[in-house]
Amino acid sequence: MRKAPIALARRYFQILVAASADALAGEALTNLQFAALVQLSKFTGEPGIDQNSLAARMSVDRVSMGKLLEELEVIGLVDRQVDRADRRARLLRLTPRGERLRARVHPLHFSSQLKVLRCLSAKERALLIDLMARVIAANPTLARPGAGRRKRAKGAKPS
Amino acid sequence: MRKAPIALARRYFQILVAASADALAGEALTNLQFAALVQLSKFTGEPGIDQNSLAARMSVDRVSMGKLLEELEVIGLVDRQVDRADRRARLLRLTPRGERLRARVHPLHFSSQLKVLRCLSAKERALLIDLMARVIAANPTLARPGAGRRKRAKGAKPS
DNA sequence: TATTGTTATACTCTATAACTATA
DNA sequence: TATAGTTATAGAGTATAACAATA
Repeated sequence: MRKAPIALARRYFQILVAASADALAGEALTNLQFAALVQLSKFTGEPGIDQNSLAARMSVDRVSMGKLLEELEVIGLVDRQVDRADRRARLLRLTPRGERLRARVHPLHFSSQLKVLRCLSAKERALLIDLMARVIAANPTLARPGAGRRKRAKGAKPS
Repeated sequence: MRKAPIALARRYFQILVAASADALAGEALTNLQFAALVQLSKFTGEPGIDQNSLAARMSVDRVSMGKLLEELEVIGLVDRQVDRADRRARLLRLTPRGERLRARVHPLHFSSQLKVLRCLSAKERALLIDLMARVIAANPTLARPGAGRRKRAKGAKPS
């Protein structure tokens, strides 16, 4: 292996984040916030799910998801309603403004992603997507928040 | 596209970071620090390069690289010598301890990476690696530190 | 007891700006 | 002027622990 998979993965992700940031320039959204909008849209996602479910689906821990959503609520893109069936949970959906922003930005975001993969043929692009999806599906226990932290050093003690 | 490339890339990277962290458990190293050790090993890398060159090669900004290397120097794995030909620069190499640690951990790290890709055939693994490398090579301007930050919101002003 | 979401806290990675010492 | 590396500071992502409200 000339380059470690992790080194390639880091740069590949770095490139896509940069392309996403370009597409989101001027929207004051991080790429994860935009991904959350897509997940909550009634056209492209599943409105009405709760925070923990969304966090699991996006492989983000629930504290980060809570903060991410609070910011989206503050700027008026997401609505959080207490679930009447389980008053601990909050059901999520986009506001009309959030839906409009998602609809406006989504094509730009999509084409910025595609531009990164333009060096590949359509068949190769599909193959790359498929291979990555298979690796992800095969490693469910590693694809979770928290699995990538630096472990304690030898002899170090937990606080 | 069922899933956006960026979402797949994030999870794929997350999985490899988790696997890397498992392999590095007990070593008090982050995956980037271990990658730096590999780059500086006389067996697997190029000893004697300077910090900025290493930062560019690993696609890390030079401030982060400086801090990463300082920690490696403090724990006695990396040696920084002022370049006699250009006394601004510091030439990097592993200490004997650093070289021994790299030699000991590298096989574990390698096999932890391979385990993640075990669901693919050898041919598919090579293909995935090749496709990612091609995408990276085709997008040099995006694969740089700093390209992925959240841009200023509309109407927001620089401080 | 267990779960949803919060608050408090912290580590890692990343980055910009300003600085120093050299060139 | 320009570059190598540092210091100071900060944004973003990620995480753990402890908590309140609810189940």
